[in-house]
Amino acid sequence: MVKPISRPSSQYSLNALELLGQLVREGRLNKVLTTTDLAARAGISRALLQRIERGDTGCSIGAVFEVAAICGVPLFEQEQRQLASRLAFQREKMALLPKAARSRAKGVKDDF
Amino acid sequence: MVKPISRPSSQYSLNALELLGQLVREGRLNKVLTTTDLAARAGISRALLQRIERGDTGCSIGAVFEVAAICGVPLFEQEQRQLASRLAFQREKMALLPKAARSRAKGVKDDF
DNA sequence: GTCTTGTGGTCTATCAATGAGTCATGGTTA
DNA sequence: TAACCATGACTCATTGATAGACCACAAGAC
Repeated sequence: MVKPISRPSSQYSLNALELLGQLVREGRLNKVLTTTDLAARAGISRALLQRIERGDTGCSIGAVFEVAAICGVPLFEQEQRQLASRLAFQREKMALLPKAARSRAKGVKDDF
Repeated sequence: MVKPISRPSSQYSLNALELLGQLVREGRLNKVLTTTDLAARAGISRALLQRIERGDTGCSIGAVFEVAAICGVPLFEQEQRQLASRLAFQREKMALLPKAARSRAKGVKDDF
């Protein structure tokens, strides 16, 4: 009776989500942390941590990333320093892009 | 009466979140998609897409990953094929880990 | 220049996610 | 082996996120 999710997700994002959950779990076990301990450290409930490790699509990304960070799962860059500089670089890069996508696009297929 | 957020987040996860949002935006502009179009394609509202691009911590990770996938932002592996096989490998790896973390850990600092 | 339109911002009602609690199972240690 | 405890799964109340509208502004087209 648990109304499923009702939000369509591609297989790609589902796989990525499950992988992230597994990596979190792996990191947690490597640090020999119980779900209770890790949840407390991340400031979330144990139930939420379980959903994260299961790859639930409904968890808030803030909670997931926080847990991942604590477990040592590399989000983009392993080090905070590198991540910060990459973010700064990306910010500058964004400034060079057009601010808006003009509507000439309908069935755009420039994916590749 | 907007009770702020009240969920602490590390700088690392905040940066990762903002970077992800920027990458989504970059991918969207590269594909010349409007926020309205992308939101519709991802099955979310435009307001949510805006929060995602802004790096809001409260968005559901399912929505964020879905949008990222559509925009071509590599989550772990660029290709779905590679991601799936990595997930399969990770699953096997998990089977070899201890199922539970015994509580001998209190102030575990094996981070390093 | 004007006009069109994509975007950011805000607000509110609705509904799903979260936290807290419980129970059953099974892994882990003594 | 037995006892303990970490885990998974579930329910329920409450909080928070989401959708959908609005407006104002700015960017690009003409």
